[in-house]
Amino acid sequence: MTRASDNAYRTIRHAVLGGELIPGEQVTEERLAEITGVSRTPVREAVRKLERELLLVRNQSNRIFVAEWSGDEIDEMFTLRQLLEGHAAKRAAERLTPEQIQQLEVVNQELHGAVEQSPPDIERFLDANRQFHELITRAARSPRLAEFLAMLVEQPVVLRTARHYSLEDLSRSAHDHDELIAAFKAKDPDWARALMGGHLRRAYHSFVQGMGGEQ
Amino acid sequence: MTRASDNAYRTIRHAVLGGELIPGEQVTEERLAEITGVSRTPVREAVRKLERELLLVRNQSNRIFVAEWSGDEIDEMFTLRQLLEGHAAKRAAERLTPEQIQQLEVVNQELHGAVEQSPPDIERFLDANRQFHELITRAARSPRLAEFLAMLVEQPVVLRTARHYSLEDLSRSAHDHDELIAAFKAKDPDWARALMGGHLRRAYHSFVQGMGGEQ
DNA sequence: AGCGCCCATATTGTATACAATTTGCGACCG
DNA sequence: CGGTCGCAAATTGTATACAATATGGGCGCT
Repeated sequence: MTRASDNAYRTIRHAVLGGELIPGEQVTEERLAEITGVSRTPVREAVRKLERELLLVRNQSNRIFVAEWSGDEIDEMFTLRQLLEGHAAKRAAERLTPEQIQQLEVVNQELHGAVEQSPPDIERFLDANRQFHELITRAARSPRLAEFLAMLVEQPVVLRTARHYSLEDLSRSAHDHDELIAAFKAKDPDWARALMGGHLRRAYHSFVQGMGGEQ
Repeated sequence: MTRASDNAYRTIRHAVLGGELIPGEQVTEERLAEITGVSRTPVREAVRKLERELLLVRNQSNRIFVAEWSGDEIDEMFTLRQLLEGHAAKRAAERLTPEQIQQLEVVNQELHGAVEQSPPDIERFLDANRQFHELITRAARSPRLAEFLAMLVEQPVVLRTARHYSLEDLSRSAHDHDELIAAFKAKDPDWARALMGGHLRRAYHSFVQGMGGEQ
């Protein structure tokens, strides 16, 4: 994707994730063109991409709206992610090189650092966490799987609520990652998959709890 | 999607599946515009959609080509489909209404009919088969899952080679469907998932065999 | 007052012209 | 003869004007 449409994509995405565009709100191509500073043509490309990622949706007559997420949809998203990322962990366990495992350790050091400082640095945590999962996805060497996961992770609900994670949630996450690395070193695909499944499933429950009445 | 870009999408898709556009060949937007009889603007939308379905791909400088499928990619596709459609079957087993089960039986009658006539009617078989799997996907009530599966099934390789299925392959498929219906009637999610997994895995092997040296 | 029809307006879809980028060829130099 | 530099052609990207379509509200009819 090229400069204008790529910028538009990033700007709109940022606006949705940052809450400047609120769920349920209608957004016209023209308004998005104003926000992004490019013409409607690249905006349309960006919108199509964001539709694919389910940040934007269309009504029956093709008008564009910021997506709203129901509890069921969040559940569905976590379930699919568990299924697919568990599969990714399994494949990664069969394919990770020693260098890649070392990269995981480095990233996980960073994640531990973010959790253990006081107060914990959520942004730093999220960044390290993302890198960790991306490394695993890449190591799985399955482009379509990677694409599907890209559509599932870093969705707005996840990002908006990560800030509610408790210190214990963060510590558990860091510990899960330690265990995952152990499974990778042991080259045990089933162990890796089981750990990843549990890791994501717990994340889901922390998430639901953290949300409380919000949204 | 609206008329022009939708027509373009269907026309290009048809050309790729029908072999008029051959794998590896470069296609320019302009040429596609000629073929489809619309301007480049809707062609671009259609191309983006076909990229998403992996029928078209771009090189590093955004030129468009008809996708080629390697053995590894076909394997990957079947594996993901097994994972996701197994999950769909499990969910369907928990949710199918008696009416929906009856619909499955009707469609499967049709499929049996296509297999047992002489010679077997492949088109009729494929159509009934598609309907059968779609009913299950719909019954799973998971829109994202349905979307992912839509990206995986009916890919060109599958369509092009279904014609090579042997009579035995077809009979096995029909029989698998019978068993799936039994699992649904028993409301046994694990059974349904296991059957669907085996069904698709065997389809993969029939497929690899049927291909032989082709492609 | 309620209902439905119709038109003004808002919004998305398409065509076309032009801009930016990439490619491939050919001339020029070592 | 080989390479590399640059320019023309091919291709994709963007802006803009116009076309098609959907929506909502007002007006008249009953």
